[in-house]
Amino acid sequence: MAKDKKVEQITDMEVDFAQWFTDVCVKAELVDYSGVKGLFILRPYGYAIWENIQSWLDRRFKELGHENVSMPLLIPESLLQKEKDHVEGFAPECAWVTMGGSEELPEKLCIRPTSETLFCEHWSHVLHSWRDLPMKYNQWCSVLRWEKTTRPFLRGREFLWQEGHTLHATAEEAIQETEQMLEVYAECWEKFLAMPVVRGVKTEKERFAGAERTYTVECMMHDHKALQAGTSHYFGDGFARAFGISYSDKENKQTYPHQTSWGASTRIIGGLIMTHGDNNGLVLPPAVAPIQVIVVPVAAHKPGVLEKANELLAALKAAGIRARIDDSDNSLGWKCAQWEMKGVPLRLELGPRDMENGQCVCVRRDNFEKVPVALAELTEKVPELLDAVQQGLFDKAKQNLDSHIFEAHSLEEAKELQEKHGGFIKTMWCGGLDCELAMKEKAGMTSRCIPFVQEHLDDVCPICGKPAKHMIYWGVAY
RNA sequence: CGGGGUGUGGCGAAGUUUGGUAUCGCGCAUGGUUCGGGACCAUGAGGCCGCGGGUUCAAGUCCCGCCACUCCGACCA
Repeated sequence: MAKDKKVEQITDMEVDFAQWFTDVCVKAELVDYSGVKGLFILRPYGYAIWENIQSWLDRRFKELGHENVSMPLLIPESLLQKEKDHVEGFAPECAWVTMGGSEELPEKLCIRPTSETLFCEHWSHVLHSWRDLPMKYNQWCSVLRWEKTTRPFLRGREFLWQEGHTLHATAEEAIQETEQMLEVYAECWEKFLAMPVVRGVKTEKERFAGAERTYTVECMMHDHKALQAGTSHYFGDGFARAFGISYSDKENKQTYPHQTSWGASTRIIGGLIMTHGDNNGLVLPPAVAPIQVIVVPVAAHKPGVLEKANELLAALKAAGIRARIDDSDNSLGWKCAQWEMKGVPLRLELGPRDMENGQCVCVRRDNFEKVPVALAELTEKVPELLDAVQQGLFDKAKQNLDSHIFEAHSLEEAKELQEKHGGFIKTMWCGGLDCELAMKEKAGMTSRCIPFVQEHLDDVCPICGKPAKHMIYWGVAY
């Protein structure tokens, strides 16, 4: 089909992946640029996706006993500086408020890049007894990090996220929390967003500033680059000591609690786009899609068509399906292209011929398969089709992930594999920073994670030849 | 922050070399004909030419500065 490429065209991802991504973001009406670099407008359709992710996670967080709070936007400089590693990690990208009205402030205030310090300060006031533990807080907010280069969803200076912060009596309990929350992300991405993940631990180099251990879920994009899709940190009692957070334990001894934090951001929407999208635009898994079914009446001027289409719409809605009708007077082709671009999982066409046959035609966004559905079975079949699309997208993404994990036994081989195929390159690793730096220097890859699921590939680290401690995944990351 | 590219109605561009009345396509509005994969006709609205200086009788065009977007690096979710 020779398409009119004049206006609503999306660059093919094979031609220019980055441009394809930007095109999808803009043309599917997810974002718009604002007047300030790195600050993006989430349009209704884009925000609706975030709201769906948000409500899935929020419900799960609450099921697990977390409470939502709201912390201030601004952090006094002195507070930010209390934990040394943390401030060193974030100082380079802080933005500061220095004026109040026309007066210069006595102390400059950092616009939060993350809220650990605020939570710590607060906890130092309110934690008194072992009976107060655990404290499991979460907040939904936006944060600001003065990035050099920015892209919609993937790297904004301001971005929406959630940050969970918890305090526990023991290290074991805190570590369990950290692992549990990582699993919540993994479950949400895999089940809800149909994005398969690799779960693992970050190396010391890639660890969050101030953390003792950082867990991560890593996803693979269409272009075989990696996306860190959610992280969960165990802090030990380092922050508690730095901020003077202590409590009386059962023996009335002043004790420092163990702390965690974990976060996921709108960046995951960038991941969603780059995992499922195609050259026709966005492709959304039904679970997260703001519109799951778009009803398109064909030849809507013919008697009865529009009425019947609205009837179907009402039936779908009554069955709990997020459905909408496109009764605009645009041509059929235009409508098809438009809703494909916006990634709606299922298009339901109903025309006079269908009505004669007592059916409609469902078209799957993931594979364009056309499925005739008897009107009498509509509310049974549509959910089945939506499930099939969800599963189809996951399977395709899993296939992309599995077929792009390669094993290497030397730095040279790792480099070649990365250049040739992209993806994750797995090798053994001695645990040394020098080898990590060498991989970055010579092969352009960073360590993605030390996967929970380990394999024994060699006895020694292929980079330095010393005894190997772990199997590790390398990749080029967003 | 270093290097490249780009900024002209909502979108995509021509015009810049050689200064001289703001152009085209799409979209948008109204009316009509259409309608099973990006339809067509007619009429119409819409522009501080990214921003600020400068040169000139005259600047979208030349000069200086700045900003934004974008790509490639370094930094990062």
